[in-house]
Amino acid sequence: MPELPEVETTRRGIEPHAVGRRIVALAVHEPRLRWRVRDDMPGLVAGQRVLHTKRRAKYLLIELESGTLLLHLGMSGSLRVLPAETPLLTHDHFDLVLDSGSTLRFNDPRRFGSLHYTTGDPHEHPLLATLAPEPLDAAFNGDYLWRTTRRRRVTIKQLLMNSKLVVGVGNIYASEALFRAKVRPRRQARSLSRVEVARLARAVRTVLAMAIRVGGTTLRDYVGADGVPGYFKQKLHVYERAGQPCRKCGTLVRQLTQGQRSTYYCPTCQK
DNA sequence: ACGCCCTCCTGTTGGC
DNA sequence: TGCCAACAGGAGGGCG
Repeated sequence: MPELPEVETTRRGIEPHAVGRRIVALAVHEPRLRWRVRDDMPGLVAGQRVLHTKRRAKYLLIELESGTLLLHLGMSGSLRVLPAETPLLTHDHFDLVLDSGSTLRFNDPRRFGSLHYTTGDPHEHPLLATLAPEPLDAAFNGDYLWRTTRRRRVTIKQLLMNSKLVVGVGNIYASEALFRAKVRPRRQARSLSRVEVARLARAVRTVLAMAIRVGGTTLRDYVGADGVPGYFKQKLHVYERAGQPCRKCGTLVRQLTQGQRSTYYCPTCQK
């Protein structure tokens, strides 16, 4: 499931193949993604050179000479570097064909992904403008999380997954960060102490950084741009480990549902 | 402003 | 063994 580390891994994977290359064509095979891919997009991006690749939250930004492509991988999307002549498979929705003979091919079985093109400052695009600070930037720290959690009655797990407050943390890393911070997922956000929010801010950063280092988490079918899975699954402490012994204390990991999503935690390690 | 819930989609899993 | 319901999940959007 692409969360921030998987998107960053994808970005690093495509960057050496894409930057400096010219886009020969954008071939859209299935425009019905989360939002319909605009019919005029191929004409707008064809012929442009790729200047940079960036990431904002879980959005992958491909900066061109006259604008920026905003790609979201949704829950099941992947963007791979392939030879342009590679036959299409089911759920291959578009190709960004480069003048190198390679293509950036987007595959997404569930079609929760999206592709936008914007001219001007991409950070002012409606999808990006209201996002919270990057968790790996200095602005995301204990002070920020302290201000953010005050007076909030929502549970801390659900707060971590609200992209207006914290970005990049999805279901996997929310459970893992809370384990690392020794905080139970059902606690009200406002109930956390100064020490706990500081620990949690640090845990979010550490978990994301560790996952990036090993290419993200592959639970089922996520692969990076080179088709290689991520290895963070082997380092998960609680996620999808219900009924198995906690790696720290041996207590059986518990599972519960919050906002129609599974949460995992250790009742001994987390208070 | 906040919090809750629904929605999009399809492959996989579990229960009968 | 086969069928079908439930589940998984990112995050925008609507509603109270």
